[in-house]
Amino acid sequence: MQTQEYDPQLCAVANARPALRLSPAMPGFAPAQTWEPQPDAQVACSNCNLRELCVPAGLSRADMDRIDEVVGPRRKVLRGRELFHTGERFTALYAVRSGFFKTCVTTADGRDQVTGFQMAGEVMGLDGIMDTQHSCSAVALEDAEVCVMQYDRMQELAHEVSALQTQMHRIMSREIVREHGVMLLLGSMCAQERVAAFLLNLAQRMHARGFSRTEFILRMTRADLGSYLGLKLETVSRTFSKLQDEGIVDVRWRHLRILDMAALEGLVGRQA
Amino acid sequence: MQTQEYDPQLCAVANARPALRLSPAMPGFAPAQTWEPQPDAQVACSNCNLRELCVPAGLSRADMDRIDEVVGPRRKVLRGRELFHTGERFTALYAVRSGFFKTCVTTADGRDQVTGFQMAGEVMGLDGIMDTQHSCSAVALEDAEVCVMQYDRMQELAHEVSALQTQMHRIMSREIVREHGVMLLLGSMCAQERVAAFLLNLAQRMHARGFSRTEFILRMTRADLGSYLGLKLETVSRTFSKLQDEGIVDVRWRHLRILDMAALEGLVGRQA
DNA sequence: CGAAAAGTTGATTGTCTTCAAAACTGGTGG
DNA sequence: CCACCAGTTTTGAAGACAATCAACTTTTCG
Repeated sequence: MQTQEYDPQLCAVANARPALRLSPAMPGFAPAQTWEPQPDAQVACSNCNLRELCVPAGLSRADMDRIDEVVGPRRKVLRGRELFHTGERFTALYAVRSGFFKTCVTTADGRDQVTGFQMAGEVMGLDGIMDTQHSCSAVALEDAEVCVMQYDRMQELAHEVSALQTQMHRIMSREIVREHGVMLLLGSMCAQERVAAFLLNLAQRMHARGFSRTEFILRMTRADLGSYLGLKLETVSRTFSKLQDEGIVDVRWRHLRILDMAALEGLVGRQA
Repeated sequence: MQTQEYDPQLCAVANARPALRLSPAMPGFAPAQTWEPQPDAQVACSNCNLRELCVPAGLSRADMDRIDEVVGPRRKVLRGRELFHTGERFTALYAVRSGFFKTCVTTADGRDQVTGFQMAGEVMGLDGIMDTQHSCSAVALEDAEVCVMQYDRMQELAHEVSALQTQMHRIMSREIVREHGVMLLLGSMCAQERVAAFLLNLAQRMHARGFSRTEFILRMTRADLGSYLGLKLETVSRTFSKLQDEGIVDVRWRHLRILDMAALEGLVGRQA
């Protein structure tokens, strides 16, 4: 897959057609609420506009209906609040319904590392399966809503619906592959390549959700981004400024526009 | 869990009792052959001395017997040869029976990143589940033998034996958590901390297999280790020399002895 | 409106990389 | 069995890139 070569956060929606459009079509900077025309209505997986990107992807209509059994009530998470935190007992996986999250691991000595950013359709909490305890925390970077999937019920259902079992394996494998990409980024790329790879990945994921591929809002601070990319926030800021001087992007605060996609791709493809 | 704080390669054998001893007890530098008194005999999971570290961990005796159904004939891999490579069709997972492997991702432009080192009892190939194609390659760093587990048969069996389903989820989750640890290492530690964290992790894993915790052989080159740790081989070498000057370790070629475990732990626990 | 948070930019420092050469190890074939 | 050679490791010196420290600007939010 071509995209894997430069993707730091390897596409979390491997089999999403690029042409997928959510309805209604998003102008590009729609706030989270726009995702959900009917604010509090519970939407079944089979009716969810994220079904092609999320857990039910690839399941038959009948299987999808059964999945609704494990999806509990939605949970809202305000900006800055935690969905779960390190050490908390693991009981459920969470699919992002709207909004934007970061996950981070924290060490006893106060070191902190952002391990990923999650957007609509992506699953959080997989780290907790190992020993029924979350080993990272998830923080909403904007007001968000998640679908809560009780893990024990998922296991039961996966036992009956083998397509769900397959899909769970694929989701976990995808996360492993994504993290390989991040390791590649952290282990062998310079600052500019890291930022470029991140932007390309984010652009692709936005596009897969029907947003503009070239123009979007960065939901995280420079410090969060720096942590994820293994850089200090000043370096991230300087790198953005440099890319702007070179006419490759236009960055204004958190508003980002890619002006020269080819140049951005070129930055990641060639040796440092 | 205390160990998670400094483990780059988070313990791949989470529920192994530290006191686990393989029989016969290993003197510390036993070659791979020692693991297998009967060279070519097929050992069932239920009789395998690695069962507490590997896929059957935590399964009942009856379930373990059923697992033998999916474990095909062993496969030998000579030093330097690939078990599987990027792009190859994924059909099976592999459990290391003896020997030592590295896994690495490679990009079109020739960049290379070692994503992990695997030893007895650890599972390789999880990255291939996502799209039935391996996204990394596995190379034996010494003559090795693996148990081949056909994935489609594993899925069938997991459908019947729910304990196997649970265990597969745990193994994948463990890999995700391990990679979080590597991201923390690559994203926020200096060279000395990275090397120290790696040594502590390796020591722990050796110990879990009945080897000495303080004295072992490094099976990988400095270049491999550098790739894994996001450093150049010269930096790895210099860091070893520095740790040696400080009286913390004794390194001679690939033979390594930890002289001051507490000091090594201190290097990782405190802020850079 | 004012304070706090987030972001930018500059100067300097430090760590790691790069380039280079020498020393060591281990396997192979004479 | 020993010598040799390729691959690996060590060490040094110089240079590059990102981190650090610091000042200032802009935005956000109570």
